[in-house]
Amino acid sequence: MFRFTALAFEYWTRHAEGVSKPAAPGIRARVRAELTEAIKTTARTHLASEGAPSLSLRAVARELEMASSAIYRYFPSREALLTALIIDAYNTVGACVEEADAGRERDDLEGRWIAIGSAVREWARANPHEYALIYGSPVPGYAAPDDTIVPATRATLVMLQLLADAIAINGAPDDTTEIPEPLRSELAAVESFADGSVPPAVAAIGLAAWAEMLGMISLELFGHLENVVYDRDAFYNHTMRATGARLLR
Amino acid sequence: MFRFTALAFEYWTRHAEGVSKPAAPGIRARVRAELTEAIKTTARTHLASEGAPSLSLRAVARELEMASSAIYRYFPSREALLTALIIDAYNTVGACVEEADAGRERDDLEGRWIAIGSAVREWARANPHEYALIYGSPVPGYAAPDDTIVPATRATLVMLQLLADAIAINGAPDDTTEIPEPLRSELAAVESFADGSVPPAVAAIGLAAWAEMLGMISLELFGHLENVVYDRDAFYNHTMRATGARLLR
DNA sequence: TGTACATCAGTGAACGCGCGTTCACTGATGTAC
DNA sequence: TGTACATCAGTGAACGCGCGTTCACTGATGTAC
Repeated sequence: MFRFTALAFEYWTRHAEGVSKPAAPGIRARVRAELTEAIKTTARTHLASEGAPSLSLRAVARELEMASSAIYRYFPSREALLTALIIDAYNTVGACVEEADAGRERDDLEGRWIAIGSAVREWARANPHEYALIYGSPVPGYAAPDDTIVPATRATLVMLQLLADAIAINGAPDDTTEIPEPLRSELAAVESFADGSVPPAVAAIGLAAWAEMLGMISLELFGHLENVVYDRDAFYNHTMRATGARLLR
Repeated sequence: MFRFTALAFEYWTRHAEGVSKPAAPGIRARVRAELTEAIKTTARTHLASEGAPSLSLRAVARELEMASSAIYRYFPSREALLTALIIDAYNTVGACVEEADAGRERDDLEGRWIAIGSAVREWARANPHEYALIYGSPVPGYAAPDDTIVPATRATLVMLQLLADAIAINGAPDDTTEIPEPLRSELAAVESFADGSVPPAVAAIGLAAWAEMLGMISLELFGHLENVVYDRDAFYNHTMRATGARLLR
């Protein structure tokens, strides 16, 4: 609301005060970009209090003190807004993970793994509804378009690179567990995304570790550790350490 | 719809045909029980096509060809119906797991583990929205009441017993990994639910394995294996086997 | 056994609400000549 | 530099919808005497 009125104010005054010439080619474009951002921010707040399925364009418009129809100048439909939020969420968690990973020495493999895991969990705890949006049950009636594919892989790629680095340092594992054929070549294809070598056996346990991590976060966030584990930090960190040791040898 | 009319028909005819006396003390009660069940069944169908957040009492009533207000004779609110569905879901998956586990020899530890895992996944794939209802993101605005706690533990208890049996057969693991204190005693408390011994270190990896299992199922069901793993059976079974071996020694 | 009364299941209308989306419009901003 | 025109952001009314829940009611079923 404030954001919108502030923007409008700036917009009007800049033009009322006689800055009538070029006015920086694109003040309109800039205001547009900022208002688009404001809509997403407001939507994110509503997401946080109501959850995705009950996110409403009208509510967002109301909070921004604009007509509900005005939203349509920025997003062609509710679904498009949701898609934008999903892409943002993937990008945010992806950026967190990249940053956490970058903060450790390249050869501190376990440190990187723990950093990655903590980054995901911290972000998830701070933004539970955004986490639910991307890793929880899909919003009914919503089908994610292709634009979400690339952002979705961002965090995963960091981990894949970690696996490749681990192999570069420690060598490939010798216990090449038996992996049935179709799966074997699928996982071999994954390798091309990393800078290095990630044999199928490692990709398999890597993906399983990723599942374990998201599984623990989901258990925690969705209330399944209630009355079971109270010291969630300890449980998560303990498991991540154990898995990391196994994963990176 | 058919169910409701069939029940009403039976009800009316039984009384119109002169079975006017005691009429089996409780035909009314029985019809009530069956209609309650019919409402839940219909609601479950809607769940399967729309998802929990958009489950509507009116739609259920419509399908059953009764006034929407009539539902309130059976469930005091939408939330109560949702709770009933959640409890049923926990019980169904719990029963599946119990049955799968019971189908193996007691000392076939890995066989039991695989059976349990397959049971959960099969059920989840057959009833994705019910799975999402209990293991996915919580329905916004819905707070699960205490009645759901016991059914929720049913499946988990089977696994806990498996861990206890594994220790009875193979002995406790010697690598008692370091577990920080508050967590250690919390996990020790879990032991009392099993018939046997489950030291904290084992409880911890058991819970992590459970998280991994649900994590993999969620990844699959919620679309995160799209374009990554096509042979999901193989991936799931491979991982479950590896985890089982580690878990049960 | 018959009767009066309480209970119960189900109805249908209504309340009050919020939603996504469309549409014709206004007035200000940008642009081509 | 000034002017005519196209573009764009935003408005407000409206459409058509579905929802959860309440309420006074009817008529059938069960029960106590």
